[in-house]
Amino acid sequence: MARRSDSSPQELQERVLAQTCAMLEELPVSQISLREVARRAGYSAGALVHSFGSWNYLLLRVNAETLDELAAHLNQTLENKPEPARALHQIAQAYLDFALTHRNRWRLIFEHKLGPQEPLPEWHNQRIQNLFTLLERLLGELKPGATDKQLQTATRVLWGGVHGITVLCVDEKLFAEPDIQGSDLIDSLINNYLQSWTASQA
Amino acid sequence: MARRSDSSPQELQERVLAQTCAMLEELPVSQISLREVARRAGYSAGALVHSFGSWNYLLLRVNAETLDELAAHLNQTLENKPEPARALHQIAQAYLDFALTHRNRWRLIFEHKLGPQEPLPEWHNQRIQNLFTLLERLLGELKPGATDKQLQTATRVLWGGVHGITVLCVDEKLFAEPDIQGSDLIDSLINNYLQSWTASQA
DNA sequence: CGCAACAATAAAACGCTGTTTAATTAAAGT
DNA sequence: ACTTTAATTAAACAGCGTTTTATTGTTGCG
Repeated sequence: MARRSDSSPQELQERVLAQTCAMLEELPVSQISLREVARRAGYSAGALVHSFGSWNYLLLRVNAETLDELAAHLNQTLENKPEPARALHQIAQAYLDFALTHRNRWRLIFEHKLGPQEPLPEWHNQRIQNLFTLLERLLGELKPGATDKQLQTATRVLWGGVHGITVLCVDEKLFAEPDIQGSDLIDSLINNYLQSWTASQA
Repeated sequence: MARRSDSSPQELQERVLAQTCAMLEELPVSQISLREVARRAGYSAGALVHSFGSWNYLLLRVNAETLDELAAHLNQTLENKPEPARALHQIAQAYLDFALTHRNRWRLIFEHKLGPQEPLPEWHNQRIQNLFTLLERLLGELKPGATDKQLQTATRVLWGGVHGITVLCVDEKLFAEPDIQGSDLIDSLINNYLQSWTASQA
């Protein structure tokens, strides 16, 4: 068969990506296969490979969409221009919130690894860089005298810390009594870390 | 064929687990298959399934071994009885060190998920609990007046934070200039967090 | 308009996977 | 010694991602 009259190539991509995302709202990626996505989207398996390059690259496109949604979700918290410390809290909480709402898609961002022959496209790393830059700017406002190295360090400590706590929440590995919630942990991290960091010399 | 004269059932398990761990020192799980492990260990694929239950459970046993090694590695840092704050630093650095030395096995601990029909054995969660308890004890010594809830919170903030930074290091997602190392981030996290936490009231 | 070139898609083949089943045989129990 | 049990293999199975082959709709050109 050849090009179908009811679908253009980019319609295929849109439908397939939407179908994959929809399935990821209910199932982890380990329980989803290219063939199953193809069946539900109404295409053959080979068509998806032809269009995306491979199942791996298809998943990478899903990750790109998720990262864009995540960035939008985080930026939304900055709309009413909160002061820097408050902004950091809100961004972190939004990060946790997004991860808990879209667990499987969020996990996919970090679990997904390309083969050695498949280079990571530049636009992917760029998306992650952008998140860092946002945080670095906020921390800079919070402590104008800080050196570049101090800013980079603090940014990565906070981002790493928030990320780690979020991982534990998503995987339900907190092993704490139920009145201890991820949001409390994030608040504690940011409050205490910033308290000491902004006070230290320089 | 029946039981082989050159191998008892537990010899099979030992050889297979050792072979799997050995391969994980060089390759990520995604590039290792039950059949390949079986080939290299000199058994049939079915024999491994019969002995371990499934490929998933085999990997779970690998994780158990890794967790034991990790616990031993961490406890080793406490042998000369350092003061609590120093102990926390050393444990965290040992955690990072272990993860970087055995990347694929360490990743497997957190990436591995059992199917819905395969319950997590109790001994597995117990192993993780033990790590928490260790940290909680140290924090308790550091701030004797702290409530249980405060201790649980701080423990999980620190563990989550160290874990998150370690993840970024292992996956090379730090996006920082090369003179910023994971160990520096961990020091910064613990120093600043503890500084403020121990000083806060109660 | 007709026809060649192209590109999108399907269908089938391939080699791999983890698991299941059947058959075989060594060890253990009596 | 004979039965039973259990470990192991080999083969069969269904599913996977990918590759190849074949078909056919679309596009562009004379």
